[in-house]
Amino acid sequence: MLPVRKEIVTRIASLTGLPSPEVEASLEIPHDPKLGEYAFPCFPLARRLKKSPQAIAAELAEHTWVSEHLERVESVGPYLNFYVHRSYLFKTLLPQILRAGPAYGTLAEGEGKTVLVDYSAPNIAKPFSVGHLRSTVIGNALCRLYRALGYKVVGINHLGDWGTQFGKLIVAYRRWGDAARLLEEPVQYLYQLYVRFHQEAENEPVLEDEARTWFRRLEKGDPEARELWEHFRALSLEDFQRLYRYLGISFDSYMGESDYNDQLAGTIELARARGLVKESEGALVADLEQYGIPTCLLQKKDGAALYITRDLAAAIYRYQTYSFDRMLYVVGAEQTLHFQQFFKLLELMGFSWAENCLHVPFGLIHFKDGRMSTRQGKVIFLEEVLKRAVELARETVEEKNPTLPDKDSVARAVGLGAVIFGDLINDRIKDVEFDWEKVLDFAGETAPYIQYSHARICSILRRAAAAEGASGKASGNGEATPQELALLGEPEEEALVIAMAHFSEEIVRAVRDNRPSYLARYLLELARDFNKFYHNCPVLTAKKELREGRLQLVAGVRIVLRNGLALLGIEAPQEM
RNA sequence: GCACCUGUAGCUCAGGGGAUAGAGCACCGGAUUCCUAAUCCGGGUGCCGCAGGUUCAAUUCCUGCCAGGUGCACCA
Repeated sequence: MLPVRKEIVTRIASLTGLPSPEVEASLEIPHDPKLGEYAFPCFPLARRLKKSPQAIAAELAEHTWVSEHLERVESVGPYLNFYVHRSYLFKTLLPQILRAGPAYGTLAEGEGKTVLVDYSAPNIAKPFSVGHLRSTVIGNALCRLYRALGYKVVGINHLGDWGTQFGKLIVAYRRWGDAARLLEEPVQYLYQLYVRFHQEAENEPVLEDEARTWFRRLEKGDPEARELWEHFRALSLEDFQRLYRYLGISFDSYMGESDYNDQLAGTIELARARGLVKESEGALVADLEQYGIPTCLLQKKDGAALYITRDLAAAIYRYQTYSFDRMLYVVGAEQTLHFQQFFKLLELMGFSWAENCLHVPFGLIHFKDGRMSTRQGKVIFLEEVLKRAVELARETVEEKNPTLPDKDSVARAVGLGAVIFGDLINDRIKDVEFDWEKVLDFAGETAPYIQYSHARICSILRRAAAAEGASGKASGNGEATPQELALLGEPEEEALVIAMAHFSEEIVRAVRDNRPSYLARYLLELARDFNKFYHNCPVLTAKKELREGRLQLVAGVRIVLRNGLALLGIEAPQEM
């Protein structure tokens, strides 16, 4: 409903003399539909005009507001409430939604701008746990949301394919490794070796030294170390890509930590040239105390670079390559300090674009009795979660809809949807307690609830099309006439068209705060509105003219639900 | 010790400085000769952690305190 919103903002600004952005910021959507579709609180004007907000609202309401969009404007106490023409919503906007189809909700406000999204970034040789799911799912949703606003988006998977853990893996593999088992399930097996290393290292501390030695050999290009590393990396990457394909996620770049090895020395020189580097206990550090940030380590005393140096090198490379307007790092909140140090260093190194780099943090996933730990083997593997969710969905489909064709792909969409949505529904900053019952719940505030609403609409439209033949409107031939649309007006119908009208505003809001949860909540509400409509307003058995109108209405809802779920990386099956 | 995040219904959580603080789960009851009951309807709850402050207005912003989580030099 952006044209309406703009019209209201412009009018209020010119009538009151308030700057548009200020009006825009205070314009709200009332909680009660009786109070209109938009509301403007007049309190801020009271002091300036030396009148009561009630009087100001009353005066503003006297102006001529009626337009193509606005039916009436009323003052209720200190508020100015805006009522959008029902005929505009039903007869103009609804057909627009149907014509736009998959494009409905998209905008062009990001046209010409490039956004980089760094997300997922699993560690080679460490299996995907439910902890990695958050970055992956949030990052993927953000990519899609930015694209919907017209931004050019580059999704980057900054693979954790370098670091001392490879020394450990090499040691473990040389001691206890089995080539055949490695080929069978690479990531799982490497992970077992990794856990075993930490167990054995408790009694045999020499292992740690050995691991450091092997990592140093790897860094120097030792052929044996190099060969093992490449082997581990290639096998793991294949494993990950299988998982991404399953989730329907793809990246524009897989450049990982190891790809910046030859730029690390230069990066440190760049920092040194700015006087940011000093030696301390044999290591290289950057002192940021004067900015209220703890000193950070750039290079270990053994000469090995640390990940902040890799991040610096990668950021510089990325700016040279993409000249991005914004770069997001979808990384856990426990790394907040790292990003403070990292961004401050970029700024001090003279890169003005550092201010366009943003850490998008999210909370930890933990168990009732404490946090997950890769080293201790206290994790839940994502594959297991997905498998169980899809299995349960499969059983549910079998029970509820035994004649459904292609049950497997429906079960996959529903099971994965439940897991993905469960991760996006809440504010990302909050910690999450992992709970099987909740993950495997398909009722209430879940993706299956939304998918079910969508499937019901599909079912209505399918039956309508079958009843009227292939030339009918429900088959996509022609639109309902204005006369037919004019019959819409039940409260349930109004709620739907109003909710649909707000779709792109929600996308804008989600992008503004990098919070996909806004969109997830919105879709839940739309689905709830639809289910109410479904129970109170029969479509197929309604009189012909009303039926045509309602068919168009639910076709619109279908578009918004489907487009919205797609933005979250969730499929909407036709039946379930 | 210092820094950051979180504290709202029994539980999990929404809540854009503004109108009467809302959902889901759980619990109880009801709805299917009718478009998929993965649905809908009804039933009831709140010192919005505590104390100050800013403001015409604070669950929302600021400060302090309390509780939980996370981080703070050779992991990422």
